[in-house]
Amino acid sequence: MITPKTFSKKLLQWSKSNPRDYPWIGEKDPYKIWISEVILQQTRSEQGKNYYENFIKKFPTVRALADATEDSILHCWKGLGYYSRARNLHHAAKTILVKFQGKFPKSYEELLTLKGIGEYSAAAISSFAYNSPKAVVDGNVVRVLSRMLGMEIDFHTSAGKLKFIEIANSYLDKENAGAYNQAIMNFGAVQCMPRQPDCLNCIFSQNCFAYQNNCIDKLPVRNKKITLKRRYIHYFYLVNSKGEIAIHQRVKKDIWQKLYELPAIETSKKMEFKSISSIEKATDLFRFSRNSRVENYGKTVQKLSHQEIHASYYCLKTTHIDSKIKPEFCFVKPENLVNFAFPKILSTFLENIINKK
DNA sequence: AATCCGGGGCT
DNA sequence: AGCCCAGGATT
Repeated sequence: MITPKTFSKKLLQWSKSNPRDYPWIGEKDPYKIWISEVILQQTRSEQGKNYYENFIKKFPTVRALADATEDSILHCWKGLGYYSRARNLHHAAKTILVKFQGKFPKSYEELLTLKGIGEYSAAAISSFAYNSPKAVVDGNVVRVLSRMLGMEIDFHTSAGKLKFIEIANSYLDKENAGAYNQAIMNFGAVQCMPRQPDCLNCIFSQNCFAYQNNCIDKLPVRNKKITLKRRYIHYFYLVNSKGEIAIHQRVKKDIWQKLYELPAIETSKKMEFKSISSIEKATDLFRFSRNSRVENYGKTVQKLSHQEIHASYYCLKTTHIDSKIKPEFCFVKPENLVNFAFPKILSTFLENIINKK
């Protein structure tokens, strides 16, 4: 594991040879640093650049900002998103005038009391402006440390946040807090990017846990709950007068692409088809004679990474469907079904059906 | 601890 | 279509 001292030395060295050109680089006015930090919250530098320059031009000081109307501040923020940031800036500017007598707060703790300034921004402003030994922890830092040290901790939890702040501070170069904080974030943005980081040209590749263990794309870990999509697929076991089964190849860009399936109707909500007419209402793929009957053959659920497939099986007893089913379907003899690739959700069902016969 | 806030860039 | 971004406030 790389020592904090070595890490900082190499990082600051890297920073010198990889300068970034943005209007807030090297800025020492805490007011301007503050504005830049808030603009850059969840916002890419390239996107925030012009907003920063316009904002500083229009509101060059804390007093100018405090005296402005909320409308004029929001107008300056138009199109940037997260508009509470603009309203909080206004609120905090007035706080600075009243509670801090117009003097910009210097300490991490004082900065935290301002609306719109959280742990990250307080650390950033106090270290950039005053070289206070507080480590910033943003998405870049989480990513760099996760990969370098192999930290399998989810930052988006209370405990994970504490752990990352602790580790980040243990690696912080306290003599050069501002430069170090700048450097590690730049490094994350330019070299150790979320996707396809430039490991081949990375000065830390020999020290990097993720690179050495080939798990760059696994770190940082995020246990973010994926929004589960529920799908309801109704499969119809259709037999024609020759005793053949209707099947169909899935061609859409979707799960089970190029696999075969029974004639199906997908619904987004849970339901059950109880009559021929309800089926014909839901699809134009097949039509049935009036004496047909539908019979429920049970159901099953399959969980995929992002989806939950609820399958219902129906058997259609009918006499004349041959000419009333669309040509993308074909009919195969039951004994030939094994020659086609069905998803598991269907192959299990088909095996049961055939074995019962 | 989970949810919301927003627009843009990327694969 | 999802994931991510120099996060923080609210519930």
